[in-house]
Amino acid sequence: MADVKQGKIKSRESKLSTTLKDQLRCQSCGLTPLCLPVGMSEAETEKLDSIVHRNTPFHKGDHLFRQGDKFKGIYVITSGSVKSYYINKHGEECIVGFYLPGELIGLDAIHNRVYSCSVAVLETTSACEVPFSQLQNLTSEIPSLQHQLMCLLSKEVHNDCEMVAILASHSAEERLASFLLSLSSRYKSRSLSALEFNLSMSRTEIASFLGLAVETVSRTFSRFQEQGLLEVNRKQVKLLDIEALADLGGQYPHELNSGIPLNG
Amino acid sequence: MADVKQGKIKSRESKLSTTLKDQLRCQSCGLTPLCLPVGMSEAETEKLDSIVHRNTPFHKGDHLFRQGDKFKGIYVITSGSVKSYYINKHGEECIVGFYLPGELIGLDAIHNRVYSCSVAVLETTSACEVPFSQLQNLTSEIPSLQHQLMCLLSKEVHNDCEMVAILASHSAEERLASFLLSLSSRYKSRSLSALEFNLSMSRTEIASFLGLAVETVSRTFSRFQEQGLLEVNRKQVKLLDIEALADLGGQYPHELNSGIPLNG
DNA sequence: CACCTTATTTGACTTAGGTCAATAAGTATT
DNA sequence: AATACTTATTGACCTAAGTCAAATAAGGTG
Repeated sequence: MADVKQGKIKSRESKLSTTLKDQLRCQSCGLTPLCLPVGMSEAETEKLDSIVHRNTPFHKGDHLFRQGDKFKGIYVITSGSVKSYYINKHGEECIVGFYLPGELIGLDAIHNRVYSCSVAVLETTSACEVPFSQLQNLTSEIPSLQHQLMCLLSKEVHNDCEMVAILASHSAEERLASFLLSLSSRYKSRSLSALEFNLSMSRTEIASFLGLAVETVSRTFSRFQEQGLLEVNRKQVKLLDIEALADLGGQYPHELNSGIPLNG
Repeated sequence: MADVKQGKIKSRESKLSTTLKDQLRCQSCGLTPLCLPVGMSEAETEKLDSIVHRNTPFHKGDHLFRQGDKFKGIYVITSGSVKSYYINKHGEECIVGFYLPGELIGLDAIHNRVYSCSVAVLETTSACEVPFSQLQNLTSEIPSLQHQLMCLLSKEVHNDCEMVAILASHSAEERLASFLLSLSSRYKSRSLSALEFNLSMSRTEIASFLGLAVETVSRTFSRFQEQGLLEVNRKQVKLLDIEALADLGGQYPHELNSGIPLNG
């Protein structure tokens, strides 16, 4: 629904109506508690807001950037979702991550100033672009911005470790269960339903991410449904037995962190 | 040999001889180009040095910290190596990473102030402990410290993405080849031999990390040896055909970064 | 609406890698 | 040095998941 509304924005940033533009400022953004402005004053948030670029929404298949591109800045998804992937030497697409609203993209490119993956949008998606050099200038002025950026980097490291743990824990059921639970908890922390959501990625994309064959993903979905763990119809998923799914997948011990405010 | 020398240090920090103590300062540490002081002046490095704790060397099986412990600070290995792991609900040890000299540990704990994994040393190991609150104070004073910390966090994100890619690329050969190449390039950037090194971890630990069975790791080593790709005898490894190993394992496109100075 | 294309599901068969078991090679202990 | 203990290797067998192929379901298009 948000997409429909945003679909009307066909023109560039400068042509946006002032009311819409107001909705798109950091100060009034619903994602603020997950994003960079955590802990910042009104005035500081305004400063941050002033360096952010908000482009026309991207459409399915559009790219935020491509692997090898010079690093310009980080992106924050505000609506929609994207995949991060690279092409291996066999020409296959390997998906390294999916990003939802409030999540930062491009953090891995800070240290060598080159994006190491391509990022393509999975559905109509809006994103804020934060030019890194300007962001860095601001961090020296605004200590809580520096702190929050570090926290978000740390959280990303944490998530990636979690993913390593999931992928190393062999079975297809464990992987898919963990994947669904991860999505669920991420939706939840965005005040969306933790139990019922739409997958924006295809089975093939899930398979690539989890290191499985498409058919295995499909079969595992079916098996979960037979077992009454969930209902699935194409992209629509309804989790029926979170407990059982957690028993399958939740191996990594960091339920520790979920729910704890980032700025502790 | 380094271990033997350090083995003599039986007393606490305060009792170290002044010459030894000098060798252990950031200003004279050989790992500086990989570590936090990158880009810092002599005076700034001295400030950093003054907050660093250097404990008696740890011995095999000792822990730097355990999962669930309150986050105190980050550690930098100066010699030896460690594993980071957690215990899953079946009571099995799941290894999430290995760390070599110059690598930072505990970065994933910044955001929620709790270590999410345990870290145990694999051989006699020295590490610097950098208390985080003090480090944070210093970052506001020293811009290049802030920058380098961010770069190291970013690099960690990058490495973890790489690991996700490796684990998702199914085959045992690909995984082991990638693992060996990763070690090789890390040794290389520490001015150690990229072709001949000792594994400080057991086959079981490699298996856990790569999401394989021990037997598979062992068999894959044997197969690589039969194919003339390497020579292996227990912990000793000599890579004979890096090219061929890279063909097997090197799927992720970030040879981009290796060799590029961190502060670019 | 009929047609085409693409995504998903399901079945049949194959295989990489897991499991179990035995052996061998180191390590540590007395 | 003899013992027990641990770690690594190798073989035999089995199973989870991959591959190939076909059927079904959605979506998109003229």
